[in-house]
Amino acid sequence: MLIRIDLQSDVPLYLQLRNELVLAIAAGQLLPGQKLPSVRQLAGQLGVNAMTVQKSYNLLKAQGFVVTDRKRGTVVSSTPPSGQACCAQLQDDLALLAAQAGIGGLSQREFLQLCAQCYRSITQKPAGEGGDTPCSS
Amino acid sequence: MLIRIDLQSDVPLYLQLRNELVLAIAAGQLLPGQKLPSVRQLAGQLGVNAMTVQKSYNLLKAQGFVVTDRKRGTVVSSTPPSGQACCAQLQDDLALLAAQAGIGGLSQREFLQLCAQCYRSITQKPAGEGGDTPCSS
Amino acid sequence: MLIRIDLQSDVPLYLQLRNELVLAIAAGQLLPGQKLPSVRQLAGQLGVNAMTVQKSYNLLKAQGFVVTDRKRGTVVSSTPPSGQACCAQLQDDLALLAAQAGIGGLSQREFLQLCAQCYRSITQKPAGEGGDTPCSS
Amino acid sequence: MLIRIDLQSDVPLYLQLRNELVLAIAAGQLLPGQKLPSVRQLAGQLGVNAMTVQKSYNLLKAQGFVVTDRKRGTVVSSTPPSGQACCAQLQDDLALLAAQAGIGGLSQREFLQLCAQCYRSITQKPAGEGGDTPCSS
DNA sequence: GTGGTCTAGACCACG
DNA sequence: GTGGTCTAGACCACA
Repeated sequence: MLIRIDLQSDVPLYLQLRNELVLAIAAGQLLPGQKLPSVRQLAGQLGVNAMTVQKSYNLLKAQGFVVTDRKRGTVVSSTPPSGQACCAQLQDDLALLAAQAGIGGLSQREFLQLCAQCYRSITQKPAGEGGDTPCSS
Repeated sequence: MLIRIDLQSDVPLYLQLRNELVLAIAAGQLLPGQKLPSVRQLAGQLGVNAMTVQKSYNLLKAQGFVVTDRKRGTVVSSTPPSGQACCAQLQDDLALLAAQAGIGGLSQREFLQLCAQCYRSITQKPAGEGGDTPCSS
Repeated sequence: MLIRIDLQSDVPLYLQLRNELVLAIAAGQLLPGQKLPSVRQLAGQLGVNAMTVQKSYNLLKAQGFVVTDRKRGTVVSSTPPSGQACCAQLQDDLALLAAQAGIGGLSQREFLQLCAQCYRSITQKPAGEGGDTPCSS
Repeated sequence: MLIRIDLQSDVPLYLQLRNELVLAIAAGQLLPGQKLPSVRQLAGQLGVNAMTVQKSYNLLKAQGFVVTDRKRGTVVSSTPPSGQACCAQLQDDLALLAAQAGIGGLSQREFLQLCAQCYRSITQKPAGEGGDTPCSS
């Protein structure tokens, strides 16, 4: 599992890490029930502080993406947060992106193509990067 | 123009304001060339610090949504940032949302329905809220 | 005797086990003088480490709920810790729960109903779960 | 507002602090909408690390007892977590206490007296400690 | 001045 | 070896 974080980004490290892990779960690189790397292990691998990684794990736990099993450590939840439940939040975020796309001149059709492409690229990315040519509208 | 900010949100006020303004522009409530309220006026109306509003305006300017006209103050840009240009950022954000939707059990079809709904609700929201029943998959 | 532990709880396993055993004693499922299962047996049955069970037994012994009999192993104490003695601790714990109930809008009457219900459900639970409808205030 | 923490206790500092604050809210020493001391201020006053205090605040926030207002800092929530909602958890905790009381020889009547006393002492403690003689059954 | 983030290192509880 | 707790001190974002 390859995780990249950008020390220069204005997005907090723990959030970057959280996002990367969400992507990994969605991509099937981390299957339900599968164990995540230990806090220390991942911290060492990424060169960040253990507490930063722990904060990411805590956030993922609070959001229902992972659970901490007392015997096995942190594992991917088998009962992920329902998309229906998060719908309101999802909609607000999507609305903002749609607005920016609309201002940028993207028609609804183009925007939906982009959305479809993103959905596909997420759920079907086993490992390798690249391949698709985004924004080839 | 109705702008709502939530003092208890985890999103910074200046970002909330920036987002609301982007939505207003996309909705056509603020047309290209149209003048935004003055910093002080908006600050007073919203009950926030003028520096906060200023920061939002600066961000919008840096992102190309508005321009500063010597005579008229801050006006909506007539040459908005191209959706193509922002594509990379847009894609990353969309990917994360798509991932969460996927984990939440939403199929691509359901996700796209949600996206379409958001796009429509943005560009066709002149004023009134409500009407649609989101997440009625 | 049915003991359930939750590997995903934030309560340590040994404490969960201790609590379950206390409940079993209160319910009369384990009578004074009666022998508890051996550490290894219970560990095997629950699928936890023997040291974890041992820790629970040690805790129960330290708290006076059980005693170690040279011949028979661990047995339920015939001289249980007096409610009077534990009163201070009991009160502190109750106070915290009462506080949360009060903040949550429960009147004293409702809170006492809940307490009564809990007391009854404990001492009268021979085996089967369910039946009562809690919080039907 | 007087807050005492015990460095020798096996209860984590952040939890002790959280509990003390819950008691203070229930006692009306902290009214809805009222501002809590700043993280640094309280940390300095208690002689603990700021992150420890912050952890308490975050926990209280996650549990709905307080909210962080972007203009005013951390304030007591005006929409506290419903006692009904937390009922299941409350019941489990109460059941364990009831069990210990039962084992200790307290009758239901005595237990309820204790509960009533705790409820009263919480909601009616303006400042001074002492006065009641607990366990005077 | 507020809370939020991050670090480096330590100790402990748990299993 | 795991996650959880705590510290002392630093820097930044926010208002």
